[in-house]
Amino acid sequence: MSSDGARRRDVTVADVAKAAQVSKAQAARALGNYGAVSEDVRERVLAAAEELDYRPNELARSMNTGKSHTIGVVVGDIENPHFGLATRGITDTAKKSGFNVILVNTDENTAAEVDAVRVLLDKRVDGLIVAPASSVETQHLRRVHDSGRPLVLLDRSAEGLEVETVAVDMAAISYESTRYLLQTGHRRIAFISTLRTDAAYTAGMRLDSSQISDRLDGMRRAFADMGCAFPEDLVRLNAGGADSIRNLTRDVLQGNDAATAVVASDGLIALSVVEAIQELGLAIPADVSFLMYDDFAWTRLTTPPLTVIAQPVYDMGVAAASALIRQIEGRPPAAAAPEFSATLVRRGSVGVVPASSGESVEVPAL
Amino acid sequence: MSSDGARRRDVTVADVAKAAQVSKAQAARALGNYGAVSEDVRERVLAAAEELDYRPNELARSMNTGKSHTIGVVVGDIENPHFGLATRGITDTAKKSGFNVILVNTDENTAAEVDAVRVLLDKRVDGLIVAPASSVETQHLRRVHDSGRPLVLLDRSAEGLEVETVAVDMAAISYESTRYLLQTGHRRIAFISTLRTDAAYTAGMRLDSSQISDRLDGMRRAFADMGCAFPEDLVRLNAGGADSIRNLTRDVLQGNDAATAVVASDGLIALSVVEAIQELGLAIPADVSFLMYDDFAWTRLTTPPLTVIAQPVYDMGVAAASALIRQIEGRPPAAAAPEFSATLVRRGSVGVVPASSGESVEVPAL
DNA sequence: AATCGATGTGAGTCCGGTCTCAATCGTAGG
DNA sequence: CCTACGATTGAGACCGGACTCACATCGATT
Repeated sequence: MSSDGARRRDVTVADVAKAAQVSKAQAARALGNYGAVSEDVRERVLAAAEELDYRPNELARSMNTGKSHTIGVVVGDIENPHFGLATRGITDTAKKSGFNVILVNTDENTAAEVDAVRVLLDKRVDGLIVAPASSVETQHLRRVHDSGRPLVLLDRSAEGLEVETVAVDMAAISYESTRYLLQTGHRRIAFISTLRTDAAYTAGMRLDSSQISDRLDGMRRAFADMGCAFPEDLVRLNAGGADSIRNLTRDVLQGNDAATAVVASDGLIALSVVEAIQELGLAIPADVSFLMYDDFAWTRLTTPPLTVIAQPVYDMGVAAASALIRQIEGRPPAAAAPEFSATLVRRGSVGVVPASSGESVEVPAL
Repeated sequence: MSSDGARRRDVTVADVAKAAQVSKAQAARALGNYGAVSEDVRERVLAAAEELDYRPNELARSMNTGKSHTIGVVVGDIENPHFGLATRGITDTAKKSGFNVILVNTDENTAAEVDAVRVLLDKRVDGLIVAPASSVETQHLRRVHDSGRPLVLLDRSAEGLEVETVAVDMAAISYESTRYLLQTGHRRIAFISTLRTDAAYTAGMRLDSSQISDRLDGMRRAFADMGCAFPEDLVRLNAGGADSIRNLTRDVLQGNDAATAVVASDGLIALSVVEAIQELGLAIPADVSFLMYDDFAWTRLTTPPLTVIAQPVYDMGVAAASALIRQIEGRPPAAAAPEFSATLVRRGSVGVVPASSGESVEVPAL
């Protein structure tokens, strides 16, 4: 064994002080780089610290500075590349400012989120970035805000919470992409999401997620502007795992009045939807058109490459972390809060409606 | 404003004690649930705590228990779904045992890793899970081990470090899959990895990554068993970003003695490799065969679906966290350490060698 | 030479918990 | 009625740093 196998107590400032023959206060000053310390003392202390392999106890330090230099990040699912990328943006930015990140997964479960927030607060993180599972149940977030610790929301907003929120304008991009589908001739457009709800989707129902809510609003508006009725029956929420998504997909694509286009709410859902379409023996875009949220690299590899709604996910992670750290350090908000917008990337998965399905529609001029 | 806007000091045991008219010690006991406390006192204290909305300061608690109930996770890149999934396994498991996870990204940079480990140690994490960027530079890891804090390695081992390591037998699966390619007639097999090296690959050179090293060993052995010379010139390391990978791919696929099969070292690389192949106008598997490490859902969506080497990534994350927590809690190792093995999932991206390229080889019976 | 401000320095307090220890209380055993 | 032992309880030390405060030191000022 290289060093003494026994669990030796950690080296503290007191130990260093003794070795350097100075008071604990002086050693602390030299080590912590504050206050007045003579060159002589500083050298002796630093040498002793080096010799003893002293390492400061950040816990103790945090305790009386009140700053832990740690931020908490609460997301629904890191396994989802969307959050993976956002997290990357957050950690990169945090590191640059000397902050660490405690990551908690909630499985999009509000109870878990409440718990996560509490634990993180107990650990005295300096601030929180949360992608709230629910835009409605937000008492726990309000409590964070009340406790005086900065909070930044990611992707989703929270009702009645005046908190900096980093998200794209979902209604706008949803409107734009729906309009695109409508102009390509689609009227039967399905929307599949894992958002959990108590009842089946109906007009004006209050959804737990501002993000999904905004998307549906955008779709509705596009249909309305086009003078078409919005196909509520094709909005499928509560999609669970892969099997559930496949079933839902089969469901909307079969029968008399089947969907001619499917919109997947995120990359994970998209995988199962496309798989289901392939299993059904349908071709994209000849038989069904397909559109998905999030632009992952693999969407370019399929045949045809998929038309997607690209979101600046990494940059949003960066922005969220920057905003949080700014608040933590008490700096004023930047002159202009950055606005993020998604873009529709037209690749090959959206095509004209197959002649066989439904009445022929007149495609209006753009 | 719901509560007083001013930054009120956090409520402490002392405050609760005062409110409950008991000593600080008694309040602490009731709250911390230790020692002897009469029913009467307990109730008064709990009521007061509830009333004041008391929340324990985990920092303070950690400081004198010496346990932070936090584990550090150091990976190369969370953006890579491989680590995303592993991290999910780790966090799920940690949460189950009441541990939190501090996540640090190193960009596969050893200096960053050294720093990350130091910071985490300073924060007094109870243990570390590291996917070491280098299997050679491991002094910092040795220091962790020496400090008495548990350490578990993920994916890659570290030279001369007797530490629990959760990884699959790369040499074995590499041997198996290379043999498969050889039996399909391939002799010119390229291997593309982002592993950074000082010089171009040559036989017996010492690589920084045990994982890549093992894979190449497996390939070599397969070639040797088959009585064929290993095509060292097709081992391409130091692939950087997407562009670099595309260039490398083009490179090995063009010229007189082009590769007939390409093996991508991970999912991220695979994306660029496949893209490059498509750009070259080559068809998989008619013109080029393709094999990749990691089985992501999207590999089933391409045409043809890709043949992959599937690793139980999530389970490995779970195993790493379990092992670490077991060590932290001082429990003895499980009777049998779980062995993880990868499996070759034959889908459609590996085919026979196109007639045009190279000498015809006799395919030996399996 | 007396005064003043700018360092240096050490003793000791504080952060918010945990934990030791001695004192107190109740009551069962003798 | 007295003693003893377990349950309670409060005072205070302690974890490892940061920071306040009072007390030197010392060259510079007038």
